[in-house]
Amino acid sequence: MRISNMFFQTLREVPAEAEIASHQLMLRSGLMRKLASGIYSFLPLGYRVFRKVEQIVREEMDRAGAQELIMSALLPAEAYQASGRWEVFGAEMFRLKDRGGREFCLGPTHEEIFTDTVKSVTRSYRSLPLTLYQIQTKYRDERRPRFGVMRSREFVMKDAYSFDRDDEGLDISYKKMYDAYCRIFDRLGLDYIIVDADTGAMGGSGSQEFMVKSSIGESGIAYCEACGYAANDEKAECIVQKCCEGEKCCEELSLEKVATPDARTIDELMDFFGCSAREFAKTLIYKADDKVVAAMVRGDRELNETKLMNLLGCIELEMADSETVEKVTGAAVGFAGPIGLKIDVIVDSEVAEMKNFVVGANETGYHYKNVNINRDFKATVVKDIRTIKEGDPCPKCGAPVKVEFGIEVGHIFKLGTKYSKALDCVYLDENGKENPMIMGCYGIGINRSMAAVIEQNNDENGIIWPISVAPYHVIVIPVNTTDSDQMELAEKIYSQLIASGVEVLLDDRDERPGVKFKDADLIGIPIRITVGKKAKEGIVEYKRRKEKDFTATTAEEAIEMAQKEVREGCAVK
RNA sequence: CGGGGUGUGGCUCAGGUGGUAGAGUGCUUGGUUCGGGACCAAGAGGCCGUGGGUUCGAGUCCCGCCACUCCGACCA
Repeated sequence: MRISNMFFQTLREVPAEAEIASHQLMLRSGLMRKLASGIYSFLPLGYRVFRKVEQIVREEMDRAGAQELIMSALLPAEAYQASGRWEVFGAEMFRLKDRGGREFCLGPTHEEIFTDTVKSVTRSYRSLPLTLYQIQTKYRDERRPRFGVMRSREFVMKDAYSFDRDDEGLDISYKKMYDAYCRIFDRLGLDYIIVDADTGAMGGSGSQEFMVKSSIGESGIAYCEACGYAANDEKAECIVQKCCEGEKCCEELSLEKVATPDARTIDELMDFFGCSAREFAKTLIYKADDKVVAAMVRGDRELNETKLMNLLGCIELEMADSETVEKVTGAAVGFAGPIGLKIDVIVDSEVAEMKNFVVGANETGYHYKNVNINRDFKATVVKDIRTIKEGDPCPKCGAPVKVEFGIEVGHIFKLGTKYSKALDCVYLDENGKENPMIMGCYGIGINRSMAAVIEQNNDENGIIWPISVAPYHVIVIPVNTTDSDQMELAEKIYSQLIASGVEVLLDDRDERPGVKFKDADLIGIPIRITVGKKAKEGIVEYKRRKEKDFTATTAEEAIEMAQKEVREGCAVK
């Protein structure tokens, strides 16, 4: 491609709307343009990368034995009504009606439609196992689209669904997808970590997420360097450390009510009592569906709403409003405690080990001190409902865990029979008996993966594409387009590389060299061949985007080096 | 959904107390330049988000709406 003909534009300044590196760079380098909040158009340069990511995913899915098909994005409501998700998705689903008033949605994910389709085609155990996939546009009306294409309202997802006779079969299908995902993210040049994930209140026997470590990630990852344990922080199990081994602490002191007129937050209470947050227990009032419950965690802890939801088996969970809190506790917000509460009290397992701690007295302006569980109040349930923190013991080996943030680029999930039962997707076994198929589902965000590659591969000058997904492998820059020696040599290199299957840009614009270098760096082409003053002797400069220095070499050598590098960069191991 | 911010040329942004719309950058043309976003000159390009109000007169003041964005809540 000659740049003089290419539909693209680079921006010198960072568009005000972009906060993170990948978003800024995607806009500045002209890969894409925003159409509306969370909705983007890809321009030619960006679409080339997009298609390469897609293609890598496709190749690995095919290699794993999955079969590609494509379904509509515009979907009738019935299957979603049958699974119950027509309601569950709520406002996140884009809904519309046809001229006859029939309800449709723009598909947010396709479990129901795949299940329904398989059900109507496959009836025999002989046809199983089966894994189908598509690379298709999804729509979710996110409450808060963010970070460009990282969290957008329209995005392309590779979604795969496996159908097996039994759990052993599912394990095999799942493992194939797991391996395929590793190959995909390796080929994309991503530094990722695989973590155990929450399977939600609806069950399912296992789930893992592929996370790209990044400070802008929205999911917390807890991992252990000692034993390799890694889990989403919603999922990571917390184990109890005894509060202390000292005798004084373990002796139960007598309960005391203390006037704490202006102290209602943990910080204020710490000042008032002059002790650390570890000596308090927070009592949080929650609305779980239509039920009001209390949940207790230590003062320096965060309650893990996912764990609490799973424990309660509820669909919706939110902090109770102040009116409800006052009604249930009989006190203003900030003075809730477990003693005398009429509602269920879910106690974090760590709190159950505490002695002589401080809680609200359910009376405005008062707290209790020297509180002890069982003596002063009873827990409805004692369970791990807190979020793991850096330095907490690893649930596997006990070594201190680390906590970092990650971008979820892939998710694999053992669904079990949730959808096959709801939609009556069954097969006949050897005995002529009907059984529900055992399903798995597997997703990769194409746009998000692309953004994640940029997030991990950039510097102050722009993007640094890995060869495997670069929009072009090589950019040839004649320094002076009016110099016929330079132009002739550049054209020669350009056409020879193209002839050997290398994807090449020729910057034939009549621009100053600085402009061309800046653009080449910004759009991140991995290999740059500069044809300058020594063109007459056939000498050019060979420079890699990720390295600082170039080497002077003959044009022939440069061509060979580029061909070799591209071959290796695209090689599939 | 709650709270904050911003809407002026493709992009980044100026436009006290109301008086005919600006800069930089990008774009076009000509010239001088030519190895890391050159310089000079001449141009093109704006329902100042939108609807209403106040006023002789509104980019500017008042009210409504919309969009974008940040923080929070939420997130199969």
